[in-house]
Amino acid sequence: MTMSISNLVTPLQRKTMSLEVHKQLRTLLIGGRMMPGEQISLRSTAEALGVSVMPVREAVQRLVAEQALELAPNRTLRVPTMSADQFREITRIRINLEGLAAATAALRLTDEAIEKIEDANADFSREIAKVKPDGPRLIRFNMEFHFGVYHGAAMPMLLRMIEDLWSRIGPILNYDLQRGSRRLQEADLHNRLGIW
Amino acid sequence: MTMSISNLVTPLQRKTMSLEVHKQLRTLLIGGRMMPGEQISLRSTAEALGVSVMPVREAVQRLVAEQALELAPNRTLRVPTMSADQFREITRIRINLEGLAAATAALRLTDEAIEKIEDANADFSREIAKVKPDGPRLIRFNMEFHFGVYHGAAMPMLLRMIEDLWSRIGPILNYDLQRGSRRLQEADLHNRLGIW
DNA sequence: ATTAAATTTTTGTGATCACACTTTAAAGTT
DNA sequence: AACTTTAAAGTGTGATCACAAAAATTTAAT
Repeated sequence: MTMSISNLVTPLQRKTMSLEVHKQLRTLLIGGRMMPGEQISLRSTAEALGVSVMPVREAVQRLVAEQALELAPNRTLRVPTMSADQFREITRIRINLEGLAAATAALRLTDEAIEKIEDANADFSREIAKVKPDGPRLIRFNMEFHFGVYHGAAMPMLLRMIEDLWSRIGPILNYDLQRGSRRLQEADLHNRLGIW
Repeated sequence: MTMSISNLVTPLQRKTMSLEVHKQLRTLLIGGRMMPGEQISLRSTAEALGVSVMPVREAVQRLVAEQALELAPNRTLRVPTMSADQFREITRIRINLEGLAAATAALRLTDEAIEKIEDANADFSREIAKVKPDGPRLIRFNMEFHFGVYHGAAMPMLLRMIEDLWSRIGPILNYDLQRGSRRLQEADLHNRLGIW
């Protein structure tokens, strides 16, 4: 195995306000804190974040590229809505990509990583057993579980693509949950991971 | 089948300079007209396109989100280079996604679409049979062939993801080709499509 | 002729202004 | 009271300026 300096250091990350804004908005979306169809205003969010509109513009532009936000022809910026067909298409893509990630992770997961995943699953099960489970917490534990697995695949580009997909279905899942869906509750599928 | 107004009209597209700039840069990248590692300057490209830096900034921001361009910590903007590992990872992802697209297309392709694909393949074969095949033309015909298939899957989001992947390997393939690679020439695999 | 220091140029980033367009609120009209 | 018209406020988009940091160039020194 070749050992060079590039194996010993981790490259620095660029640090700008745009990136910070992007991260915050993305967290809101992927955590389902924004409703599908909800409108966003550049100036409002800029003011809320205490910056000028410029960083927000760039962050939004990225989110639009990731299809986590939508820029309508009337120049209104909003969280995308999704038809049933579109949701099905995303689901098919997710099955493929997340399947690939899981299969790869199965070959590469370390013991520590497995432990973290089991912890997340335990948190999840405990929360879901409550008489009145907390929606946001459920979503978070579910995320930790899934991405614990996907992270173990050691395929950073794939991970990024899966994250993008989740930021697009995040608002939908949240909307669902607020309407009283039991989608997540039926998922004790998590426990069946690794029984083979 | 439900028939509503939404089946009869196609939604308008927003038309801005940013989008136009993005399209042009993307075409350059996906067509392999920019070298990996090549540096881009906002002001230069803005001047070359006859616009201010603003539209270029937004377009670039989108391309960075698509990972078709890269913004280094030293604030330099360049076409990403790629390690062998990264190329392998992209290839695995491509096999999954393009496989999904092809499989779906196989169920949905119309006769006209099939004809177009065969035409592209014929063009490709003809070009490759020449003593001195034209690189850019080969790349174009290869693209028409592949995306003819993927388009037939009628999965617009998947198509978009595959396009993004291609815009990322475009520069690599071009670099390869200019160094005299015969990668594309060994691919008469195209003819084996649909023999089952 | 080489290296070091100083200067100029060029870079992306953030802020601000102007503009066309849309949406909302108000005023006017029948 | 219901509708139309007008005015106001808010929207994303594009251009321009200011700034710090990096890169390239020039100058100075050994």
